[in-house]
Amino acid sequence: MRTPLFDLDHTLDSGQVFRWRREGEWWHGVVRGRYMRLRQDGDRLEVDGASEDMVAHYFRFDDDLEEIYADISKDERIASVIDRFRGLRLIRQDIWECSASYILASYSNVPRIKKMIDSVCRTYGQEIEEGAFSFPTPEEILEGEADIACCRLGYRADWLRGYASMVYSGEFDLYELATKDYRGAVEYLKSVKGIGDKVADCIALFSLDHLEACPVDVRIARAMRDIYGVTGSYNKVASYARRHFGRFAGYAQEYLYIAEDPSRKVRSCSCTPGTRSSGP
DNA sequence: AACCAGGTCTCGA
DNA sequence: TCGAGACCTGGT
Repeated sequence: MRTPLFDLDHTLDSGQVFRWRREGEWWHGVVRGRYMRLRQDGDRLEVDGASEDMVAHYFRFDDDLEEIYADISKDERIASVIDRFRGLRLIRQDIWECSASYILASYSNVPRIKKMIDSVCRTYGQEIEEGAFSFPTPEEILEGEADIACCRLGYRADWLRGYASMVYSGEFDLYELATKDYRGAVEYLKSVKGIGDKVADCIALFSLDHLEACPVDVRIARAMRDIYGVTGSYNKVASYARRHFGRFAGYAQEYLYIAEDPSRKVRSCSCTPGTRSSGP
């Protein structure tokens, strides 16, 4: 299919989704229980295992990226980051998978998050293709309670089971969640053990279409301090970012996040002599 | 080998 | 309402 402005590598490598892996030029993943493969060549996207409509919805091709860039380019710094990662799009994730995944993501790092989620899928999900598992439903997680230890989730295991139980019983209603506005959704989400300000913002942004949500993790906090001189409590920094970047603040956040990736970070003048602190 | 990570919880002021 | 500590585990 032909795509609007889009960069598949930047999008799948930006740390918003955890279940894609690259093999050669193909990306492999499971979305809403379907195994799919993707390959990009210029503005052509080769899709295997899903309809074009589904792909367009998933990658938010309905977002006008140029309009969003124009809107969030409030200063030179963000403009240059956008320029570096042009085509990166937010992804429209499934609400249950996204929320459960970000509960596991707390106080960890992307490689480990991927492993935890992979092992949860292997332990509780269905094998839909050889080696490819679906993300388990709340019921599937509750059924195999005894196996949780082998997923190495640490203290997040109780949060995940508790959340699965709330969703399964109907105490927490994902359909009701989807009808709420940004503030209401965040407030509702925070009633779940394991979901605080940051995870609630991730869920709002990545699965509830609240593009003004601006999750502030360590990287974003660092960027906001270094670039804008903003520090302090979560809500102080996040609300500053929402005011500064406007209604698409979540997009600005994702570009700053990928730019702060330590493995991509351009090293500034480490070759300058005389600054090493070699021992006596 | 320390330090750190897509933070949250609890508790005390 | 806010700040301080504790916290499973594994990556770097």
